[in-house]
Amino acid sequence: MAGHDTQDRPMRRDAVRNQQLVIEAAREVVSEYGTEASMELIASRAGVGVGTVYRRFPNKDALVEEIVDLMVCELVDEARKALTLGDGTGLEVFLRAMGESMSTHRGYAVKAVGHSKATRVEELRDLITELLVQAQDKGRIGPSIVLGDVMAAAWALRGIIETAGPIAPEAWQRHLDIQFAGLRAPDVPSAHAPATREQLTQISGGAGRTSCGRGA
Amino acid sequence: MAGHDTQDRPMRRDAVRNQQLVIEAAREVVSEYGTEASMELIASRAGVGVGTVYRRFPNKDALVEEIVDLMVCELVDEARKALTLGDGTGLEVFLRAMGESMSTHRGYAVKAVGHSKATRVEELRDLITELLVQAQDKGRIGPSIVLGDVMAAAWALRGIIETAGPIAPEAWQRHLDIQFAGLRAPDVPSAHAPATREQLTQISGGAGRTSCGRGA
DNA sequence: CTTGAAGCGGAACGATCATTCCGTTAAGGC
DNA sequence: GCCTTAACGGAATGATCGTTCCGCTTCAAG
Repeated sequence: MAGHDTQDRPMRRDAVRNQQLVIEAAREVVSEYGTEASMELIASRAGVGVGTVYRRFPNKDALVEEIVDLMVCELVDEARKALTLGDGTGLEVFLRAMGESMSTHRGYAVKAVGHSKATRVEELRDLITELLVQAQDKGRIGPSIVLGDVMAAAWALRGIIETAGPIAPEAWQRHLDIQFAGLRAPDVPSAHAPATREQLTQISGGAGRTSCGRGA
Repeated sequence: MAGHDTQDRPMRRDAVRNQQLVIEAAREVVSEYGTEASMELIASRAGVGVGTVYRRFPNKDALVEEIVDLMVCELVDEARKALTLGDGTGLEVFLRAMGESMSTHRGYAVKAVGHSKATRVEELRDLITELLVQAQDKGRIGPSIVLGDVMAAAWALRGIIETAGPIAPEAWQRHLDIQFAGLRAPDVPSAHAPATREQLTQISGGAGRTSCGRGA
């Protein structure tokens, strides 16, 4: 993805730099205005022409998928890091990191959390499952909680962040405090079914491969 | 709004019927496809031409505001009804009703819950406040919970419903079960601030007037 | 330094809407 | 039944935006 195109010949140096500028501009602009921000705006933010954007990305969807993928990769990193805590607080730490990330990338958080076809969501799901198991082992999360509940909490955060956004920037944190009080309870009687694994897969894909580009 | 236009002369019977058809079509179509559904689609669903839509609504925004307003009115009714329960369960009953409504009107729930300029949101806020006070009086909700927390719970529901939608239709109910477990706790330690009244007003307007058209 | 090709900018194209306009239709008061 | 006029349908208009195209520019291999 970085430095080489489809062929063996390395990309020209200016092309590499421009591609980076485009990706950064897209993150900024789409975070702020959502995926409906125009390609023109993204290009001008990057200081290049639209043609340059289309040289690296076949269309807008591909560009958006690229930045969604970056975001999910960062979340995967956070999840891995949280897992090493080992004391059962990892799940909470991760969810807070996810909230921060969704706040920063508000305009397209929906793509990462929801209907994204991005590769790698499955990897993230597995990591979250591990975090959940760890938290339950340490008694920090009730035994009746399942992955679907944690995902629902994440979707909930998006709803709050999208709505309250920068106006009440702590609202999602507080919601999470209260939610965790419920999640900790040894048994929450519920007549309602959480999302199953199959449903989670349906909601946010789980097909592709490739690994997150390591590094900063 | 119904039967009369700006002038004294009553609307023609076919015009009244068509306006109703347009509103119903808009609710259906926008619920399903979101506010980006085209006017053509709404018009054809209603069985009329676009021109007819524009005779009653100056533009698309006005039409959307109309259906948002209908939704909020229904929520106001639900809140009033819940308040008469008097046993402190009203808040929970209301939030479930709100979830159902947002599920039905998924495509524009965001307008009702969030950045809507719809009149009447303030009335709804007042009713929710009453429901909260009542629930706290009866000991069903912890004393440290404020209106901002309830609103955040509503925004959270929207996030879940938009994401999981019809795929995991019970997910939001279960989230609410868990959330209520947290809300019931006598004290949830939180270092984070809930949304204040001012912030709530900023988030979802609160200026206009007029009353909900009574009746079915 | 030369030169071939990758890269670049941005005008042009085509599709998709929201909105307007106008010739035609049909309520409903008399 | 007649006639005025509100109401209707849908083609036309104009704006926006994704995408393509092409003549010019600039890198970098030799």
